[in-house]
Amino acid sequence: MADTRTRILDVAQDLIQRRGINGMSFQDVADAVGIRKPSLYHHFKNKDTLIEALLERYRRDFSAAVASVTGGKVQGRTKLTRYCDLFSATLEAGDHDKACLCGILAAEFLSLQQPNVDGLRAFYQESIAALESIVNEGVSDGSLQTNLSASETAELLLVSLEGALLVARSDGGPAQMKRLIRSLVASISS
Amino acid sequence: MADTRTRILDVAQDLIQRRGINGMSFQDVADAVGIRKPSLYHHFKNKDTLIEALLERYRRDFSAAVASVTGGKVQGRTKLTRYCDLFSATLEAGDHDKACLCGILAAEFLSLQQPNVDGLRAFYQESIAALESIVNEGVSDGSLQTNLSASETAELLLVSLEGALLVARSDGGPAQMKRLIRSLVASISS
DNA sequence: GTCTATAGCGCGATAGAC
DNA sequence: GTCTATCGCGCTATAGAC
Repeated sequence: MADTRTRILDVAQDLIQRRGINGMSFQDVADAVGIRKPSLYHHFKNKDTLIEALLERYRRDFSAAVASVTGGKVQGRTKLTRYCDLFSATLEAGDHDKACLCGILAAEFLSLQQPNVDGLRAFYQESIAALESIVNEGVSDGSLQTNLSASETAELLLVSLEGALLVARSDGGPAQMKRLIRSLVASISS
Repeated sequence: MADTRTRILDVAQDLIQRRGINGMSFQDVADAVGIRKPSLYHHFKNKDTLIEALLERYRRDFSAAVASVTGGKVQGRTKLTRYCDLFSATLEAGDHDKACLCGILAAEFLSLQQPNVDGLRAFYQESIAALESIVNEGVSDGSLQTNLSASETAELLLVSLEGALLVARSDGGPAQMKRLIRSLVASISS
């Protein structure tokens, strides 16, 4: 069993990805962890610092996942598909009701404290940078093509994935998400 | 001055597009309208029926705006740009902090009652249908091209616009939104 | 590190007068 | 159609014992 702090983060992240920041309460978290509400304050000063820790961990974990997906010696197009599958995996988990943490935070942007605004923007920048590398590789190896710059393409890919996850969760589910990713990759395939 | 019911809807929509459903309270609405909180219940039975009325009106208004944009005898690509500009206009209004109502509702999907789930899905279906017509026109008149079907392209355009609006509101603002739309239109231009 | 108890507030919603 | 008053609840957060 993981330590209490980690379990709190796990539960809080799950709740926010499903219900949002304003839909998640310390009572919900305490219940799911199996401790009393005031005990949470021993691990995190308040709700905003919990989200801060969550965002840091999320960025770290996501970067590691991206690295493992983009590391091998495969075509750029394959890497892009694997990258996109990180997003669809979120929706396929559990009850198919989880979105990207940062997509949720974007929707609740005006509820965010400054450190979390910065963390959210850093996530976008890191994601776009990773996608830009993938696009560049794909164009070089001939598996991808675009009439835009790599950075414009990367930016467009990220917002498309974020939008796709939110819409698919509300409507067509994992099947729609998979279809959207297929379309997205096909739209820049050579 | 519009009637009270209309003013309540105006204020509630503005608040939800900025703060979300769970970030908007009847107290906020009453304050902005200039009446007392219990007076709201004369016009709407509860919060969920207010959102229901809001969603109905939003779909009607959006359809009218789309019709006025797609009505003329111009190229498909021009119509697509004008359609996309409906989304960027949302971000450009006021303090640049408003997102698409339905993008916000998608993020708070698990807080929605069934009638509002249906209304949200209807918005997506109507939007995708409108985009599909535009894409078909553009392909016919030679101003747009895609290696996907018109319906796949339309679906992809919608989620890209929804994602773009949420990300641009959090990060790059109207300038990023405009750039994303330019990229989006360029990516399927002939 | 976790607990009981509680402060203090804002929420959605209702009763009933005018 | 709007008001005053209020109920009951859930929230974030703190005090202080163990």
